[in-house]
Amino acid sequence: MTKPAQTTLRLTPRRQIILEILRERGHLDAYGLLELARRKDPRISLATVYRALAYFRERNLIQGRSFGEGRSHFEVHDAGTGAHAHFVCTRCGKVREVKGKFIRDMEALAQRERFRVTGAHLDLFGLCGDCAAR
Amino acid sequence: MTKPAQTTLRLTPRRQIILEILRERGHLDAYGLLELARRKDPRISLATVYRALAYFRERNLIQGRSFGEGRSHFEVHDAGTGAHAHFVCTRCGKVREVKGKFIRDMEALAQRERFRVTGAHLDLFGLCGDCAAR
DNA sequence: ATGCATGCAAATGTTTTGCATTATA
DNA sequence: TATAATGCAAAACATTTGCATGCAT
Repeated sequence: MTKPAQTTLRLTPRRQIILEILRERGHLDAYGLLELARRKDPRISLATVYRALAYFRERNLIQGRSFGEGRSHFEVHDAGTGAHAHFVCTRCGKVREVKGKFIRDMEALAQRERFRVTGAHLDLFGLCGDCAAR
Repeated sequence: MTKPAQTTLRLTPRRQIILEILRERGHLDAYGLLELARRKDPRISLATVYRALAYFRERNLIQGRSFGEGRSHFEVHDAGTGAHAHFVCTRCGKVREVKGKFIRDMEALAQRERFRVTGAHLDLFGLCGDCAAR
């Protein structure tokens, strides 16, 4: 965390594949990513997936996170603020992305707290429509 | 995720120690927890820490999460809504807890989205006061 | 030629588990 | 006494890395 974020971006064919999948599908873990990537290029290895993820993360293109299930999932930052929101169903585990404008309000609060915000992430836990029905 | 959350709560001496530390300090990883727990009872093992964490998580007393650094950290849910907020410094990695009322606004949004919210978690990424100063 | 990118397999670090033992209802 | 909790060491995963090879500049 001492080095500044890298600026150059070398998009090799495999990195392109990985980034494209991430843009289309969002919040995937490394293995899911590998599986999808192999449909486009069967020779991609898990190591390449992880290295590409690290590469993108260093350059602030993506972000990794987990809700405590043991593995990380990854997703691209939003173009603008990097703001992001999730609905996480605590019953079936489904994760759905939601975008909202309300994040600005929190940025205001953050400023008051002497915290320069570069991105925000909101997780709402509860029951999705399907699970709430039961 | 198919079973309903457990309701009985057996608080053994070691579980008490672990929960107490979590209440006092919040967002600790398993090893940090082990270290602190051993000051109160040097014979506690790592397995017990992990088992206690799983036990509390099943009963919705705590929550595990990670920001992609490879290990999970754990924290107790808030008594009321389970709402929680973090400031995560992207430079030094420091995590600070913040509580806010604005979370209600998002709950309103969630209802519109057919999502019954039981808890919310907001992460704001950026630079903490110290790091922003440099 | 040189510097990355990559695959493979080995190494790491975290989290989980099997089994024997101990504590508790 | 029966059930659940615990320690220890082994196992299981997810993630990272070393090394040899290949690709691109």
